[in-house]
Amino acid sequence: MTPARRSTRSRPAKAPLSEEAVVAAGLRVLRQEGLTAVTMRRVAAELDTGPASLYVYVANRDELLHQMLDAVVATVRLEPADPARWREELAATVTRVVHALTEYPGLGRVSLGHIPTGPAWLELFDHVLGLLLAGGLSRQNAAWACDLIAMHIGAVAFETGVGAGPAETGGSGAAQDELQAALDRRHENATIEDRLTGLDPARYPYLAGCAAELSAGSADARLAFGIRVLINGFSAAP
Amino acid sequence: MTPARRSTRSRPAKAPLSEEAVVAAGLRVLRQEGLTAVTMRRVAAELDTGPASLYVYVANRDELLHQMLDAVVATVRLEPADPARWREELAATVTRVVHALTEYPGLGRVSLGHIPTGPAWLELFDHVLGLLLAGGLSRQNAAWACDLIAMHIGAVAFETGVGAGPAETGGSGAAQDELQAALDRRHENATIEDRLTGLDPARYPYLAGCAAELSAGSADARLAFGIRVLINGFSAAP
DNA sequence: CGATCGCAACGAACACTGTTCGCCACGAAC
DNA sequence: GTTCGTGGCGAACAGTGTTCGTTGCGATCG
Repeated sequence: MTPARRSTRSRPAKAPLSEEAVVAAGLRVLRQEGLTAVTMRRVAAELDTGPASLYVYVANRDELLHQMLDAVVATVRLEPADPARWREELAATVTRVVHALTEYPGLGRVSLGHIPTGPAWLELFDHVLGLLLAGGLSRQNAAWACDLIAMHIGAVAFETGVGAGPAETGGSGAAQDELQAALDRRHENATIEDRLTGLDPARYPYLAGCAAELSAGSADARLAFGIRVLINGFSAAP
Repeated sequence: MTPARRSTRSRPAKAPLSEEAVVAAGLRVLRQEGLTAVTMRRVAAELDTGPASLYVYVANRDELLHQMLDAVVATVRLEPADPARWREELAATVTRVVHALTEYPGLGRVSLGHIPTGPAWLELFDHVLGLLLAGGLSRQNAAWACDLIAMHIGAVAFETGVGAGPAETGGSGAAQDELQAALDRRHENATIEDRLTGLDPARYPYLAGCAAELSAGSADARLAFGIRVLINGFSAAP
């Protein structure tokens, strides 16, 4: 390579790194080359640097993907809720989110991994929850329905993402790291409840009001709810 | 390590390798150590051999995972359909599948990747389709509902799998391989239609009858259908 | 004005991964 | 008893995420 002399000239106006720059570079790579191409090395190369430099702004690849996910969801416009038209608005919102996600093939999978807790997602959930409550659902049903919608969005985005872009399957990490990751995940799950109960009621009024309901119910109860919704929905189809 | 002498004695009755043995070993590893631990090396070690030996029976890791998935689904018992009780039977079937999948944390993600086409899944879809048709749904609605159920099963299994077992996120493969994989995937998608149209009507009566409907409709139409089902289902909740 | 300090950036390395190539040795056939 | 085919596998390749220790730049202090 050329010597490091005149480095200022060889890299004319290299923008200083930042979390936003890293996330933006990640989204650029994702859109053009698919999720498997979003490696730390590839994103770093996009920023004309080495992989180690990214770790100053992003804890790991997982966090980078979640930041990217939240950035995309943040682009979805949430119109003020009109209680009378809650069905139409809910359908439109979900459609918009799915469309936004499918523009970045593979992001759906990231959202499926664990319930997202970024600010954009919280805002989205709050909006959806408001619409569901406006529709007359009980708080418990609205909370579970919100969960169901989140899952559905992720699943649809995942599936269409596979068709539209490169495929995904790989795994990473060692067995020991994995155990640590599982522990961290549990810890994170624990803080999800805390984060829900500690929400600012001014910013997320509905979410804060349904914090208890959102984390209520066993896995089986939630599963049964989902199945009931689907079957009832089938019967009500035109 | 000890020399290779007396290898017959040090490996008393080493069962000959076979596809079933590989799949079984994979499931053993998956149940005990999670999806990220299901590496070719780990599965090979479980069989007391090297990773290269697996490729005689399995094309690659992806195919191994799908064989494992189908093997698990094959354990789900499908009771003969009673048209009058189609709702209960449908709910029970879906519940059983989800429970079977959640015993192997991470398999849900495999099923989400692309619509599974193993024999056990086909049998399951056929059964579900029969129940939906018995419920009076049109062929088109039944087909899409079947798709929706498949997605829901995968998504639920994925989400609960994350909580129950080790976490998942990694990616693998190079950019060039990826493009090739995407092409292969498209080809595979193409053959899915062919496979559906070429189904044995005696073995999969309902599936064969709805082959056209199963692959009909744009992505947006399917998305709208899913949203409509969910919203109608919410309203019909108790 | 010159020296010093802090910290972002990074080159190199580690421990993994999936997958392939080519050799080796064992069992069967002649 | 010799030869042949084939299944099994050791070693290697090209990647991956992540970390460690150094480097070099910019701002602050004497």
